[in-house]
Amino acid sequence: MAEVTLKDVALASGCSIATVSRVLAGTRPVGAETARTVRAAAERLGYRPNHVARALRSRSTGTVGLVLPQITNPFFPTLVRELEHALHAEGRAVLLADCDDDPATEAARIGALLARQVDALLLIPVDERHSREAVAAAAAQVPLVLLDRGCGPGVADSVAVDNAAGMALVLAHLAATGRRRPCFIGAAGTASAAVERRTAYESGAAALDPAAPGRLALGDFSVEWGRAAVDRLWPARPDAVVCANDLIAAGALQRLRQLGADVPGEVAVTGFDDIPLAGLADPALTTVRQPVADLAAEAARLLSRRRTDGSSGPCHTVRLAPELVVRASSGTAVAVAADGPFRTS
Amino acid sequence: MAEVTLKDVALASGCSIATVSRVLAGTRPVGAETARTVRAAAERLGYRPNHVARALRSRSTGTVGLVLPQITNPFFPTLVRELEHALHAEGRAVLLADCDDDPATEAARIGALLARQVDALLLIPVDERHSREAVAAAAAQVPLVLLDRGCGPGVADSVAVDNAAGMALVLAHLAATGRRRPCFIGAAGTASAAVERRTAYESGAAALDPAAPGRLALGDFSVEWGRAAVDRLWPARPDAVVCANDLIAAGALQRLRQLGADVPGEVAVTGFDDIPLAGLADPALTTVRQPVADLAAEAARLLSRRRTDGSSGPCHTVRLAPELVVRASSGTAVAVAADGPFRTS
DNA sequence: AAATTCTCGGAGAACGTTTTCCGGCGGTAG
DNA sequence: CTACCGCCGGAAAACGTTCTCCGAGAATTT
Repeated sequence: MAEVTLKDVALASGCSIATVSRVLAGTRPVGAETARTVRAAAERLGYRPNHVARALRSRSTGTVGLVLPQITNPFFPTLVRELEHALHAEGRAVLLADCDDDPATEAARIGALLARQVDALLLIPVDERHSREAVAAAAAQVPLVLLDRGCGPGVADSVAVDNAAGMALVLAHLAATGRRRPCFIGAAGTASAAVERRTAYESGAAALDPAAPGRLALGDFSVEWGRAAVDRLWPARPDAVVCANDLIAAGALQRLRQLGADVPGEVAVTGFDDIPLAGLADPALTTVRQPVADLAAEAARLLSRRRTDGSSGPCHTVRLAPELVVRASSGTAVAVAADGPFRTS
Repeated sequence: MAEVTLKDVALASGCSIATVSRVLAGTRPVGAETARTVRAAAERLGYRPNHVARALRSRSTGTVGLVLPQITNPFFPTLVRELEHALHAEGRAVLLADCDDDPATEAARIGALLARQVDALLLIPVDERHSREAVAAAAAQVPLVLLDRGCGPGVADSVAVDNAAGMALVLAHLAATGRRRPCFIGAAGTASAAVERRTAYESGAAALDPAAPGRLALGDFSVEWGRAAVDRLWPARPDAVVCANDLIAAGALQRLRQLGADVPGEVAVTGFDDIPLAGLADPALTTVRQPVADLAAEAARLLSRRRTDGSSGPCHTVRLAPELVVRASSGTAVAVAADGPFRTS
């Protein structure tokens, strides 16, 4: 049926297998007349090259492994989509691996992908520390680009958003709209996004209020934690709740509303990532948009560079600038009687 | 480095390539002593089988293509996750293809996957009609299972939730909680989920109110449409807004709140799918949960059955029972003065 | 005109498996 | 003792490419 091979085309066109391969792959110049004959025969028989055989011989599968902690994390789908498009545009296929947020399965998945001879790996590490070993081992075998989160210095190429810049945008916006008592709900742990966003808050918030860097609560990147953290921080009556990601912000928003707080009049809430949920929250969430398409394009670029330059060079780390998306949750503040004379324009 | 082949193991263990292959693959019984020697040598050298060569010879790549309309559709990530796990558990890898909701790219992606000799395809069709041709062609070449949405009768095996049953659960719940004037916001078009949910509403709602089947608005499966549809239906003062999916419901909820409607007191809102957003909406959304893990398991089962039974048998269609998740958005109704004497227990 | 290069095509060796076929060896039956 | 069968192991043929040689003829140089 669909079993047309080079041999068949060769037979039908009256020349050798080698010639057919050369014509179809364009590997080496071939007489114009012969080329036409071959192409005609191939077309007529409906020849489809066998990628497996090609991969075996040329030691390249044209396949990239994409490993991520949890596809259900709402930030990832758009990233996956962009990556898939970028890679498909280069004629590469994407082998997907979901790690269940567990470093052990992550290591297993990486191993499985390497066994399938992927040409390269795109990887969002589960954990800065616990992923390190497996990632380093993999990076020694194929080009590997880390996405969104780092994994220790010098392990592999990496591309991520500039978290510090994003947090700075948020704080500048809050300052410009008259907020003076920010607090921060972040994530504990050593994950690079957690650390960078946290420290950026600490160093940036001091400009608004010397006490601000101290007003923070650290948990994880979940809605539940956002809710819980509000209970801890709200008694101090901040006029802005800066959250380390949108999920936390969604939880915070929910809890604040339950507590009867007026958002954004009494207190502003901001997120990070601009997941689809952000625009749907009520009030819609002011947040920092990651340049997802650029991240994907840059990752693809790093991969092909690694392929040509050889895998030995120094590690490149790319940081892309985020964009502030102002929505209702940080809108006009009302004058607050109790804690200070602040109001907005 | 990682270039240990069967030949090396054969050399190191002093027997032939064939024997090594047999021991490691367990294809044929082999002397106990020899087997031990071979296994030891393989272990010592760190032999990793080459999947590409294996695929070439055995005409099976151990790879399944997963084609979906848009990974960013919030219902898909959890499904993808379950499918990935189910397939990985069988030792198969998942080749992901995102179609951008476009039948043309869908056809292209299917072609690319077939060219890469996937063993089978898991496919969520973009469109009932426009996907038909490409799907049928693909189904002729490899085992293919349709997921979530159908694609015309007799085209391929398919597994989906029982949409009619889900809608019936919703209507029964609304009836039980005293709602008597439901309306429906659905999606136009021929997609099976759209049609089934719509007709299930039409036939089920008549029991509550003879006029109910007529109160419906059809658009697409988006938040925007949910918002817009409320503007059309709200003037009729329904006491329940039944939505064809959670995105529509989220939009409806948002708009109803803007209009000052009391949910759930004055009007209940229900969704379908139970995407993560549903639990986060305010009020939390009553919806129909799809048995995602079961869908994935069933799809995997159908695939392996196709593989063994040969690809010629009749098409199996599996429908799984959904589950009603009652949350705040359909909670206790208040007595409504205007339109009737209805109240709840 | 002879020598050299250039161009185009073919034969065949890889790539790393799986699998078919075959041969030797021990045991059992005739 | 011979014949046959079952078991285990090896040699080698696939699988469908790509790519390296090689050679024959044409084109170019000396």
